[in-house]
Amino acid sequence: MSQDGVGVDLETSLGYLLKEASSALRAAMEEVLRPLGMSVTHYSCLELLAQRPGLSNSELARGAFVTRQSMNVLLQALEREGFVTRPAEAPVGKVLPTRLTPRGRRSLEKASAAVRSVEVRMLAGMTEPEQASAFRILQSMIRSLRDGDDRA
Amino acid sequence: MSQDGVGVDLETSLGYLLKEASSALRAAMEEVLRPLGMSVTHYSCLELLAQRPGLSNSELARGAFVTRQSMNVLLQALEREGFVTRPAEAPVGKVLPTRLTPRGRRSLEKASAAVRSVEVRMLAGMTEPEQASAFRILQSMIRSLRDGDDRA
DNA sequence: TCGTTTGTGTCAGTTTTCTGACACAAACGA
DNA sequence: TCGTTTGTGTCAGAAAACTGACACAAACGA
Repeated sequence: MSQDGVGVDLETSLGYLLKEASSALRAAMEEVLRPLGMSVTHYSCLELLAQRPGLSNSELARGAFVTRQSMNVLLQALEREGFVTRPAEAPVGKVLPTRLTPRGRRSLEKASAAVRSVEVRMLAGMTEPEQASAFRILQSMIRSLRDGDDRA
Repeated sequence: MSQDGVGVDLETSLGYLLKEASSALRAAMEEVLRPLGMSVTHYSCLELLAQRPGLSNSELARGAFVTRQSMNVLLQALEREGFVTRPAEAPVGKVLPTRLTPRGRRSLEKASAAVRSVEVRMLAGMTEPEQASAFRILQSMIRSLRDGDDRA
């Protein structure tokens, strides 16, 4: 059934391979983050805030690929533990811009280095042109998947 | 902090892009599977069984990137609903080989076609050599990530 | 051969994440 | 200008997935 063009051959499916790669990456990240007492979503949140200070809960959620409800749970914990701060009142509208505290920044430093080492390992054995090619290809996939999302 | 080589620049990170692509793929799959009343894990399980009949619970779990505990919950539901069968007693050892029922096979057919269409859409705009390149690159990433897993 | 390691199915409890819903604010277009 | 659409924070409950643990079977090596 799945050999004759209609189905999806797992052995040759780029979609399956993509999931496999993503899963391997996540596992590798979890492994290096666990000793630091940090989950992948936890790290993602801090990294996003370091690079784009003042992001709102909803924006962080999109950036970390979770729902805003989930991100809110995480943010409350991070706030309680003193890694991030949010104003008590929204400066404008309902949006609460979040920022890293010095403690959050310190905590992120080690994690960021650890994750960076994972990414370096992932890229080991790939030439510069191959990496550039990978970049273009993945972007193409994302664009194609999103384009067909609404229309069609 | 993350600009000077130690950190991870989200804009240029292949890891982030990989997660983004995987997330987009999952969302697209969920969208086409929802009308069929099927989740991605649900579908993955059936597809695995179609291509490799007799897979055990643990093997299915690995193939669908979840724990065997999670897969077991799913299998019980699928068995209850008549999509798969497992022998009451293990033919050898403790392993219970699972198989699709005709009903499971029928159910998979539509889902498989739907997922195939998503994959086709994802690959739209990519040339044949680019797809081959993507395949090699993703495999390289997986290998590199797994190699450093145990040693190092 | 036999001890160790690895793999498997399963029970129980917990955590994480999600869906649904609501009120409200900003952005946009007629 | 004002109605509609879109985005946001949040509450509550449900679903999905995970961790930890146990007994047992298979595979492997000394």
